[in-house]
Amino acid sequence: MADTLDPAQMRAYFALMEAVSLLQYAVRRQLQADGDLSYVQFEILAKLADADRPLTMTDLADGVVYSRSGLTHQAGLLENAGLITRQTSPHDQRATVVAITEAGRARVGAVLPGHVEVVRDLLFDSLSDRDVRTLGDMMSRARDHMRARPPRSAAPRSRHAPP
Amino acid sequence: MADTLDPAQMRAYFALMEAVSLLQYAVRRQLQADGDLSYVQFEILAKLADADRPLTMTDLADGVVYSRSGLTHQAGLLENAGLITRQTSPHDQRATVVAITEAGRARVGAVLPGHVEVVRDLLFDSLSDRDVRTLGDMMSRARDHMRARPPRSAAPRSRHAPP
DNA sequence: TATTGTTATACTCTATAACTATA
DNA sequence: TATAGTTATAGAGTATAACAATA
Repeated sequence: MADTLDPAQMRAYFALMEAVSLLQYAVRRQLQADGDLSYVQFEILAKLADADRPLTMTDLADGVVYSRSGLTHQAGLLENAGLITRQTSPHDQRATVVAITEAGRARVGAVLPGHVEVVRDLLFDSLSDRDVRTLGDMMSRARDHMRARPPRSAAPRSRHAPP
Repeated sequence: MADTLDPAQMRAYFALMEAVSLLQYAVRRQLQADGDLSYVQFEILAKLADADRPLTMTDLADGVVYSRSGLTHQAGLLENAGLITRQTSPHDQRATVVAITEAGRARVGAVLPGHVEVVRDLLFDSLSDRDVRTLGDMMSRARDHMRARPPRSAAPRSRHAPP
């Protein structure tokens, strides 16, 4: 178990991190400029629009990296902006049901063209169709692998649950 | 110039963003836990260690996404921690020369094994050698493309910044 | 005038922990 | 007891703009 990456791995790792950082930077600027949305807020709205039915906070948390309180905070901002609504679920009084409003859909619609344009211009412009399929395959695999493997990486101290 | 992405592109885009977000999250936690470093701080130290000679702030800014003031701030933190030194350049009185200290090298050394382990476990575990080469090629190309093509939002990130 | 870098400031994001309430 | 979610708080990161100094 060597504690280094081989040159090809180093190259791939740093290129990946740098390319995605640049992409994230551009995407964040576009979302902010065109729709006054952070990327997380866009993710929440896009998820609700895509699901096409109300989701609980827990549903939303799945697929988002952030903490629960962070999600609550962002949802609060979106609610104040009139882009989503939150209500206590009738079926489980503990749960909160989140729905996208018409204004929320409109906001997504307003932001999407510019978003797509940025992604196409910055990322896909330099990739062939074959590259795109390959990239999709690899990243889907990697994502599933990471999701299946909770990052105990950060806590080498205890394999046991926190206090 | 349709204002949508085709399904394969959508899949690749979202998988990429999600996978890298998960990776970034894990990497940040590891750097914080093992070395009390943010990712940017690690990048700065790694760059200095790799260059093996002092660099100016501008040198450091190249290849980093952040703003100048952000870089100054992070450099200040690293200097306070005794991991780098900053001095006015003898050749150009405007420039600041940044050098890594022994403590800085030690910190990188302390953090690197865990860092590499996280990246290998999370990312490369699910990729073949061939995948790694392909990924490196694609991301290097994409990175160069993005660097050559600043976002449409007219980002004055370079040194030639109009008002 | 252009470039290098810092400061001052303000704002956003995120995490931790404590808390309420339902199940 | 465990789960869903919120609140309170506190810290870190980042950007913008104004600034000083040098080229």
